[in-house]
Amino acid sequence: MVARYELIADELRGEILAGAYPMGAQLPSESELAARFGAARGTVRQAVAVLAAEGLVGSRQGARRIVLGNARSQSFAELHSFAQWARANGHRYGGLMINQRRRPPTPAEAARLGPGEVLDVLRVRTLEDEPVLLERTAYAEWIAPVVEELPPDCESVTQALYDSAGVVFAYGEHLIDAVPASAQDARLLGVRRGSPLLRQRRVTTTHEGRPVECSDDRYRAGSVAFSIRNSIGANPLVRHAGDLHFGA
Amino acid sequence: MVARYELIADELRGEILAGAYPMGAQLPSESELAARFGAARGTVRQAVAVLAAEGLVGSRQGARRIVLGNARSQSFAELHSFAQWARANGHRYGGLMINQRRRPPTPAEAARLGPGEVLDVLRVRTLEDEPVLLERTAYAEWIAPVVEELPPDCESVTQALYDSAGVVFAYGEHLIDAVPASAQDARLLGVRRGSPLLRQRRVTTTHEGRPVECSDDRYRAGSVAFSIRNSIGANPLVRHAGDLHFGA
DNA sequence: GGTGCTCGCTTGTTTGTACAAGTTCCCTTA
DNA sequence: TAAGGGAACTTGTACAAACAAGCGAGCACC
Repeated sequence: MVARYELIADELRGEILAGAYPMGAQLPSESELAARFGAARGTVRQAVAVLAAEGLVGSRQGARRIVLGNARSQSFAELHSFAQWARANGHRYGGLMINQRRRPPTPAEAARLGPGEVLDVLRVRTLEDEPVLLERTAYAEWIAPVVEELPPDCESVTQALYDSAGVVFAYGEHLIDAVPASAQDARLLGVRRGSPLLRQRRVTTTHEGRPVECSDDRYRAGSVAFSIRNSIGANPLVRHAGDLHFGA
Repeated sequence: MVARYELIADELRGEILAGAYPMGAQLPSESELAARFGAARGTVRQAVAVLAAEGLVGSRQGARRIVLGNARSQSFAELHSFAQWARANGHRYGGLMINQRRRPPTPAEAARLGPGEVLDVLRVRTLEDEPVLLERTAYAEWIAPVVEELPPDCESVTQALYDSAGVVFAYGEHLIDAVPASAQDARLLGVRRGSPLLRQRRVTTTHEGRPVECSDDRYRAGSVAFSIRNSIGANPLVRHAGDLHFGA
């Protein structure tokens, strides 16, 4: 069952992306939209709130909503899963497990995943047949047996975990910064040691709040960028000073 | 006039941050909260939606809301203004204008700011007396006269533009990636050439959608990290392949 | 003992109404 | 001509009511 406001949001989004409303143009008023879709104003409000959250439109009390952009932003899954992102964007992609072993957690990992042993997995991901991403992931003990059963060239771990164990990634926290390539990074990504890498450290939990994984992903410079749209009303991206947040 | 749902959100946020609800705990139901605050369920819903957007709580249909974290996230202004961010976080900070000149816009800038000349400003920002950030900002022609009047050691450009011209930054788009330091970057930030920098390219507009500036900010590695919390319901951060999005 | 089902609780969606607050534009007035 | 004052319009907030959909616990049954 798809909600009505989602359908309305989809239709409006489609029109915006198709260019029916050029950038800076005004959207019809809520009343007009309500009449057009035969829905209550509250429902239309929810629909445009979706578009505002996506950064497509802006709103101010008293004035009509304006169109801010015409590029679509991706889904949650595409931020957590390299494979789902690459597929949705029409890229050729692959992956290979390099190394996998159980070990005791670091203090930082224990704080996030719990006290048990972690499963440490090192994977290389390719985009257009070029290695672009190095994933160093620590899986919580409860999910480790499932991960160990995956084939080394598993294309989408997220998908595989859902298929075989019903695990859904629902919440995540991400820290993004830049680091120089270590010797191992350099060898596996085919860059010089010390060259810039875009690092994304993340912790992922299920919808019950149970921690699943804790990962350190490093992208080759120039291969990938993160994008965010925000407005004065709400913004989720935050700066942190130094390394004080994630521990060693 | 502060909205009721904001007050309720503030109170609940305060309790969460104070540790009244430990991580993973359940929040009271909407009905209970409605009774407690003497408000309608819809109003309470708006309040908890605020907390959910901040990543503090998660919700699933059928189950009570759970507490996901207990750290506050910052405001929009703190993402756009280095000074406001640094001040809010209790850092010692400063800034110095290195260079400022008018020039014709690049094609990418013309597409974002309009066809007029741009004011190109190069600034160095310091944190705890160390240079950590290099800002290369192109201001749109309509705001250039105001920017030119600012003192070279202006601490907060955002604040100054608001005070002297009433300009409010309301919407922004940001692209984050990693680049090697150029010769100029290296000299001004005191790092080796080619060492990793965290780059944030952004376009900012007023609440009417009028573009104000277009900037290329480079942070020294290790000095600053960006953080984001997201959930399966909504996430604003997106990956982009290569440099295809911002132009040269 | 374990499996499956039902029932109550909780969140999600939708409609309707009313008023508050801010914007835009026109029209009056000095 | 320029400043000021509305009036109409539009978004924001709040309340009330009803039903849909998902979750979890407890119960009955095998």
